[in-house]
Amino acid sequence: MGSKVKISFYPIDVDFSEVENGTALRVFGFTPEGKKIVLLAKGFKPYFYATIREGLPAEQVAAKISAQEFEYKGRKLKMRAEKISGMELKIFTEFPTDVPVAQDFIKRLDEIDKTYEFDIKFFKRFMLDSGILPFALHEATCEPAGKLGDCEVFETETIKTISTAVLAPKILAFDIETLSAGQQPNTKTDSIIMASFYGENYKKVIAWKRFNAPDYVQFVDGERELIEEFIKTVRAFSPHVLVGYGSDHFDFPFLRERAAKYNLRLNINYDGSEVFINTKGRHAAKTTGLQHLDISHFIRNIVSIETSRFKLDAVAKELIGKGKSKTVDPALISEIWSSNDAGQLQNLAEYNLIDSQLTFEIAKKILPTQMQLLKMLGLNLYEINRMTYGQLVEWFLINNAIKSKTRFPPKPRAFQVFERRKQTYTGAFVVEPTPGFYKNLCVFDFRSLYPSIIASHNISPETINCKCCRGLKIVKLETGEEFWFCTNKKGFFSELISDLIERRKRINEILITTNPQDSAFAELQARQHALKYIANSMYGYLGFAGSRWYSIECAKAITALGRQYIQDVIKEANKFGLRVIYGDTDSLFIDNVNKEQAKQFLQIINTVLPKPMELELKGAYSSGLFLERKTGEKGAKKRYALLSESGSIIMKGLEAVRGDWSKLAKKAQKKVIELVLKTGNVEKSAEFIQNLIKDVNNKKIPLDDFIINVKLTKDLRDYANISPHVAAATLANQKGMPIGRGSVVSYVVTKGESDKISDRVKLAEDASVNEIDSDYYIESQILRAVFKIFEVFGYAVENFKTGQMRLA
DNA sequence: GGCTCCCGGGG
DNA sequence: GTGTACGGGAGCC
Repeated sequence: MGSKVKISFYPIDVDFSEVENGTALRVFGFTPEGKKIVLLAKGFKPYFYATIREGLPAEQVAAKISAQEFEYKGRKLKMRAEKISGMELKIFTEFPTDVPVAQDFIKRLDEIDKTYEFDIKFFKRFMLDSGILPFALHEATCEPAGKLGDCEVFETETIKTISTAVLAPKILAFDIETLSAGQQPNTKTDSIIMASFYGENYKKVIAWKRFNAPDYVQFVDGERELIEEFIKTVRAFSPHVLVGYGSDHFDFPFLRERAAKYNLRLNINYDGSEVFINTKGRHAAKTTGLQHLDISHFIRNIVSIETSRFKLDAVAKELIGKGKSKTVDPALISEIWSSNDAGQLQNLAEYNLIDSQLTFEIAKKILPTQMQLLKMLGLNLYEINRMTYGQLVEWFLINNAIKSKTRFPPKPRAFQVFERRKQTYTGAFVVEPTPGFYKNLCVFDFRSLYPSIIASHNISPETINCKCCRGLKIVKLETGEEFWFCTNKKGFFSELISDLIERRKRINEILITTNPQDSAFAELQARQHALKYIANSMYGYLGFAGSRWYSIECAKAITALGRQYIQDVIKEANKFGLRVIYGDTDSLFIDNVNKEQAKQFLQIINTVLPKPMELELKGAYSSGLFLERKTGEKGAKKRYALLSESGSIIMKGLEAVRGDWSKLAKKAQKKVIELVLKTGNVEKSAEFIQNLIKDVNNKKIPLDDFIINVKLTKDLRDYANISPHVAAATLANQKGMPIGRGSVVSYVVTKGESDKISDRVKLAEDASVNEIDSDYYIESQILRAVFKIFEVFGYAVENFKTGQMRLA
């Protein structure tokens, strides 16, 4: 028996994992002195809840369950049931994996009514129950139990939270550069040539080719040494948070594959183990003892930004006001590397470093918000960073259910989700835009429309159509359905959302009088963002098929009230002499208006609106292009492009052209939108397209612009259909090129007899401009990328093909 | 019209 | 793993 010691520490990472003699909950962290430690938490048992049928004796049912034993996978599975209340049992199992099995057994018993809380991962259950808050000060009485990787190991029974103030984590951002022989880097054939790091007062680039370079560049002998140095750098810097941009699906998978080539272990984890890369579904790289955050997830899922693309350059420009290095074209990295040109190599090193720096600065900007979410939701930053809006609310609700000692409902089963998806309901009120070009636009929107509706009408799954308030304050739908909400009792959703709104309002009031340079400012800002994100997600969660708290009735009532409010505002706008050209849910686009008029209108409208509701000016734009909305019975998509006063273009729903299109199509779409917005003159765009078509017909376009790159996601023989890229890959194989799963095929479409494109593909390297099927590129690439825009102005694209530009 | 397959981010 | 991403568009069948 070792001696007990008391330890103060800051947790960083909690997981449930294999240890020497079985499995354990592990709490990784560091002491105030900066020592890395891991606590093995004992004495926390897996459990779930069950309610028994009315009138049955709880003790006897509990005793019966505790006496049960059944065979499962060659092992006797045991349970222990405890009476919690007259109706409720808490059922413990030996192992976490026993819970779903035991639950399945228990719910079938005659004595049991319902089961609860059986579908939450063990370490999450532990975190929420124990209240462990990463980056806050904790204390534990424990026994030393050796070493694990970089950490001292301790065994403990209980962990106590001393303070809920969270430390600012120590951040290290990283980025790698690779060669790319083909169109895209391939882990099998291309090596990693550089890696960069950026932290507080820290910058470093590792490269394995020597050139005259600034001090921050460290040279190594080769790729293997680069990877070794990469691992050493991370472990020596000892970040709490390791951030990358797109690192879940690019940097880490690439590092791992290349490390494997040299039989190296990618052991940057603080327990000495390798980075775990989940390859099922979307990739995710999980590190142990430190948090690896691919911040592109949080930007994409949670942070609302105006660029519809999530490339680092665009995101950085918007969030921190600067973009990537312009001195290097990523497509030319391989050339630069082989050129031995010191100037170019220096540029490359700087380019690599700047990517890390941008990632670091974006992380600095969003981490405070993530830390606030962490305080509200528990869990690890790893989970917080990758959450969608739905998960944000879900964990917020689960936390609050636990706090208020009510049981949270299970996730719906697949068939329930399927059934729910079949049900549709009337969504928001939409003023369909007349497609066209508009000038001097102002965008107005309701501040938190749905949250304030939920709060002010007490909307919640348990308050809707309650028995006690039938007939009071009815919301009536066009279908005749009627909804009302309890006036006697506050609902679970509405009470929580009222609190979120109230807290956010108070913070915003303080923010107004706080100096932005003040250290408190950033934290308050982060807090109000966290509150906003959660409040804004609550409505969607009620109508989301995968929701634990699904209530289509609530969702119906909320949208009905929303329609009422926006229609009222539109009426007021018309009275004021303003024309709404487009409106959706909570926002209105008005053209031919200056900011002065806009402000006057706001003042009038906000005195008329009922209390929590408020209309705001969201933005002003010099021009806008509205397209026909894509129609479909579900979720008509908005499509428009705006030109901001600063000259940047904002696009919504226009990104039809993606990576698997030719450059030709991408260029065409970009140019047309730009020309229309900046000149307002569609003739110019039409001329541009006609010239482009002429150039295609006259073979004046380089072959490069015709190439289509598509990745093979499986082995060739596994394809059911011979799609163009599969046909192209087959051609490559016939030539003896090793193209298989994971490689990118580059092909062009050539002229030929067959109707099928797949019969007419040719490998890009074997094709010439003369063979190009101009018709395919004109119709299926250029015109398909731009016809929506021309339709708006009454041009029929058929006319373009014959070279005559005419109105339809 | 249904099914299959790819995209995103990264170099 | 106290389990399974997602929605949209193009081309094949």
